[in-house]
Amino acid sequence: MQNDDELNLSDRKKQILLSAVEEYIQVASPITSSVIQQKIVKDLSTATLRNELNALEAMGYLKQLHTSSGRVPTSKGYRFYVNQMMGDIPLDKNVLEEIHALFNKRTVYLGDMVNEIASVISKATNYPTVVMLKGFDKLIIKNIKIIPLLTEQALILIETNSGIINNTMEANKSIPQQSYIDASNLLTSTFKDKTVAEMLKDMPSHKQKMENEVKEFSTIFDTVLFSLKSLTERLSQNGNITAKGEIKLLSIPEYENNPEQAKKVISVLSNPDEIKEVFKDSTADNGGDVSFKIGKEIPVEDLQGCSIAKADYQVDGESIASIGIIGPQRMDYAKIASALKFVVGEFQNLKELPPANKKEANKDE
Amino acid sequence: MQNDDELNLSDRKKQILLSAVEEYIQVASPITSSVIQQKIVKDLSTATLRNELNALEAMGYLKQLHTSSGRVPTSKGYRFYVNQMMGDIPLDKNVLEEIHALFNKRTVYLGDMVNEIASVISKATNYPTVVMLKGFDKLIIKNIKIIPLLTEQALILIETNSGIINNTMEANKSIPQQSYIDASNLLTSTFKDKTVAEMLKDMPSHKQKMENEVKEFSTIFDTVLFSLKSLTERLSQNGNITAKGEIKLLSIPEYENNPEQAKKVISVLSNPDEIKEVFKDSTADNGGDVSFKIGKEIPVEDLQGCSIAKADYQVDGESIASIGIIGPQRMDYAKIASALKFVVGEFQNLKELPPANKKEANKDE
DNA sequence: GTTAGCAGTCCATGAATGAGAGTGCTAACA
DNA sequence: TGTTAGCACTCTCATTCATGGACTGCTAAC
Repeated sequence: MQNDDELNLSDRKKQILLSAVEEYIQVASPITSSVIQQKIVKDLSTATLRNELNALEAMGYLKQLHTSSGRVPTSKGYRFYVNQMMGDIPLDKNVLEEIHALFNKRTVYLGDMVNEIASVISKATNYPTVVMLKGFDKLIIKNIKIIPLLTEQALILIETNSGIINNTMEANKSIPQQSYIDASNLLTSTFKDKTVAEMLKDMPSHKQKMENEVKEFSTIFDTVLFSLKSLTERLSQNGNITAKGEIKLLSIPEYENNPEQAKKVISVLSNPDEIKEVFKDSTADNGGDVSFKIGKEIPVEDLQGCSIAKADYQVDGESIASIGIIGPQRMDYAKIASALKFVVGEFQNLKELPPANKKEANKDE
Repeated sequence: MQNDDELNLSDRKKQILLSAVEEYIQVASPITSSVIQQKIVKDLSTATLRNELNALEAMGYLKQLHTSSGRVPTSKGYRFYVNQMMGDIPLDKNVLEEIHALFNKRTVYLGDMVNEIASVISKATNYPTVVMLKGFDKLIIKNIKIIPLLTEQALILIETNSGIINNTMEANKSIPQQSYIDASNLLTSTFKDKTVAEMLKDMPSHKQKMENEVKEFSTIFDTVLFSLKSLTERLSQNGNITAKGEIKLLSIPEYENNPEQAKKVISVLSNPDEIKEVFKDSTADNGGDVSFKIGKEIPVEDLQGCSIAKADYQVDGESIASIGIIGPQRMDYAKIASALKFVVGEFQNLKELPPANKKEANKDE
């Protein structure tokens, strides 16, 4: 149906509509016929433009806030703009470098990275940003270490193809260090190149065999399993979800004098379950990696004045992490799309790069 | 001078003043003579109370927003209230348990803990909360481990008397694992029971001796030192400062219809340098562990309508971490004081408890 | 020292007004 | 048929003004 409409649009109407949306995104105040004449279609009179605008309104791409106001895009208008918009806006070079540096610190804990990515993107786009580690248990195990601590606890450290996962577990002081080393090696050799999820699933069936190989493995086994289960539950169920930059909403014209509305949005952002609801299953438009939900397309009442953008980092068709941005419908779609694409690209590099980073080391000499 | 005034206050004036402040903290609207009569001093007429209020205003404890409004406390009025206020309000039991549980996970990384503490306190008090890890390098080293990873990096893990510090470092693959183990042991035996700061200071002078004991120590030494230096710089200079719950300001009457003001406060909170400025050197009032700066006592213009509370976690007279709460002058001082005291108490336990925690383990059976 | 009573002050609310900005429509023009 | 000038109309926004209500300050009496 969208195609039908688009076919009906004359080139002139398309031009007017697209530039009107673009202009509105920049200036945030309703677009009038005279603005269009001054900035865009200089060789037509305002009266003619009014006729065109009237037609576009009748088709549902634009609307007036009141009889004598200029026009603002409808959800349909934004959607048309997003579908047509091809050119990405290159990001600021400093921002690109900051993101790149972030991904270059490959040993970083996944939890930290989620925080940092959200911060950086929020800073780059000036919108609240959400990062969700969802299918992190689909990451591929490369190495497992159990490190006993001075307290009656130990650290489980799992190196994956995409960062480090860690958690603590109970550790009985009476078990000799060597048993932990043996257990680590056994776990590594058994589950290397499997996913965390597979490891959790398969561990019980390996129990008997493993117990024969490592002394005291039975005790270690139970605590490892318990610790990993609680970790994956914590991360997967409630999701490891971070929102950053909620406060930026307050500086956006739409919310500046409307703290009520801002509070509604922020309260959605402070509830992981709602975030999940908002960002679940969206399909990428435009053939790209970035999908948008615009206005009424969002399945949550309080957010229907907003738009959201989302990009997924996928491994073997499985989404490991999602990055979402939320803002007013009048958001800078082009800029956001290019920011998200860049970050997803960095994720991809992370996965594909050989595990060892050379250089960078001797820069302190 | 405060004492002079306090001596001049009749018991009745004291009672009126204290209850007026308390009432205002609860209801957030100016206190009138009739409110006082209805709720507090039932056996006096409003006219008499007006005389008393007038006197209190002349002494600078109360002020009117305009001629015919009720009265609100001045900074001096709040200060009097805080100095007199002895009774702490017990916190909600669930909150106590949540904080306690947080401290019980003793292996938690300090960085995470800062985040979590800020979140919990902000939730408990309903005010924005700041946690600053300042003199973390004064923590006492108990154990050092260097753990080589699959990438050309290694993890430095330092167990202290109060949590774990970790950072990554470059690691040369050509160095055998055993060298890292030896280096770890050497570092531990050399610096055990010293502070991180002392370790950094003394390392260079130990270099020669250490190089003799462990093969390839020279290379390891440099990267360890470099890594720790950059970690302490990151944590100490800019401070490891987290603010949480800034958004709660929007639900406080003082800011509800005044997003401008809220934005000013929030912008201070998003700047670590300003946070440090705001929370530096305050001395605890009231003989307790919690200090308040009230209104004009705050050395930052944009915050003079606010009050801040601060508590320090000290080790040997050295402040390791500070926890700060910011809110309107009309904040719930009693509740905040007891929240902060509780958290500092938990910090103290952390330090004093024997290193091994028993039990808690078998609750999954 | 306490109180009743009254005048005075200030805020908050809502109505009335006018200027300004844009549009829709009609009629004329190319 | 598409374009344009011109005018009437609509709606917002800011300002002004009047009214009611909530308190206080003060005075005079107890």
